[in-house]
Amino acid sequence: MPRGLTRRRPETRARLLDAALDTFAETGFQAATIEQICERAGFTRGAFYSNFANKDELFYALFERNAARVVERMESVAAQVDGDLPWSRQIAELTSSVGPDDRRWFLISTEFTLHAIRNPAAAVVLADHDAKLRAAIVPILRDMYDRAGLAPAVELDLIARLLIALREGGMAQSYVEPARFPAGQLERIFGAAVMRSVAEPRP
Amino acid sequence: MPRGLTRRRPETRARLLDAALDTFAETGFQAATIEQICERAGFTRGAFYSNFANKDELFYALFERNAARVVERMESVAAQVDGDLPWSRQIAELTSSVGPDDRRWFLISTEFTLHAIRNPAAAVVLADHDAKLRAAIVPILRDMYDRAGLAPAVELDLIARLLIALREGGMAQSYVEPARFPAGQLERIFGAAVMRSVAEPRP
DNA sequence: CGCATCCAATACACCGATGTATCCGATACA
DNA sequence: TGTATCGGATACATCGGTGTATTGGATGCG
Repeated sequence: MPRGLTRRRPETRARLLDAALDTFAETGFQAATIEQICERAGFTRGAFYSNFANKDELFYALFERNAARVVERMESVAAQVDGDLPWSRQIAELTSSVGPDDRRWFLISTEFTLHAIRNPAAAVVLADHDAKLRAAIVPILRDMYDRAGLAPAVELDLIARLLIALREGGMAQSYVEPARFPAGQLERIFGAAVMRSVAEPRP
Repeated sequence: MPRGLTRRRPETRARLLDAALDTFAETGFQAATIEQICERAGFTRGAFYSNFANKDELFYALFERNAARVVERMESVAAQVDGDLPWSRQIAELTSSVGPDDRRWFLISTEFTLHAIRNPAAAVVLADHDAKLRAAIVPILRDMYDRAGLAPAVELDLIARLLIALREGGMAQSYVEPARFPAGQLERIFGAAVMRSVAEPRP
């Protein structure tokens, strides 16, 4: 559908993606209608079909755009974190800076995960993104252990997986009970402890 | 809607719920059609509307039935776990026995979580279930610390939250990359370590 | 400034899912 | 065994979303 390329096309694509982010977060991917999204973006369905083949393609595009942003953010944070802070603070900074309070992104990426579990093609996309994210985290962890004069007892990639699981699992609980269980609690309390628990003196 | 009550009604309800479990897991809740579910259960839509008001109500009923099963299972496991095993083994038994490999339940409960985050009424249902599940886990943890002559440095409920987050977050990664990252990995490697990391000598 | 291409708006045809109203066989109970 | 209620099947009306074909205005380019 998109053939040549003129200036405003990328802009309307961006506006459609922004609208999709809000709409999917509110309604869920499957229940969201194309018309809802267009309305929010200030277009009609004509604009949509001129930019995407169908709702699925939009979903992929949205995921990939925002997933890339998350990785970029993580990479830029890597440079800024103060290595002299206690581990628990460093971890808190890492996790909190990824998405300050991005409920919407949590909802959408989780829904994309479900989609990926059912759909091998999407699984590849998601696994690829996850790998990039861990690749951005690993050097930070390495640095933390180094500065502390410790060595990790398991692969750093696995520790990155752990921190991600902790965060995602914790967010789910937090968003269900925002009052009783504020976001970031788990990482803050257990993140550093678990890192220490798999460390040994450096050779 | 169900008024009086005769023998086969609960049976057809059960068959519909079973069919819904499979169908929601395959297709997702929102995309699943009532007719799909009825077909799989061997009924027509007439049977459905005689038992449920709409798809949402079915979803709630399904979640509540299976969530209750999970809690029962956890409670029965609590009695059977061998307290002399090393912690990592005990935790492995706990988590593995909840659902041997229940992809379907993971998909559905995750989708219900998303629903709950958007919908306060569902959030109450989910929070209630989560609390029951943790209540089943806590005495097991207490026993583990006691036998080891240790005392937890944070509330046991919080440690239960941690283990649940670890499991759910880990399952998401595992189901996306079943070959590269087998299920149960995270709990097995980190579960005991983190429990020890928040333990102190008993007074 | 004029022409060609691009892009979003409009209009239309189609389909599939929902929910309700009705019917008839099955089941409980006296 | 007769009868009243229950439970699932059938038939129908309706609605909302999708995707395509076409139009007209905007934009880039010589």
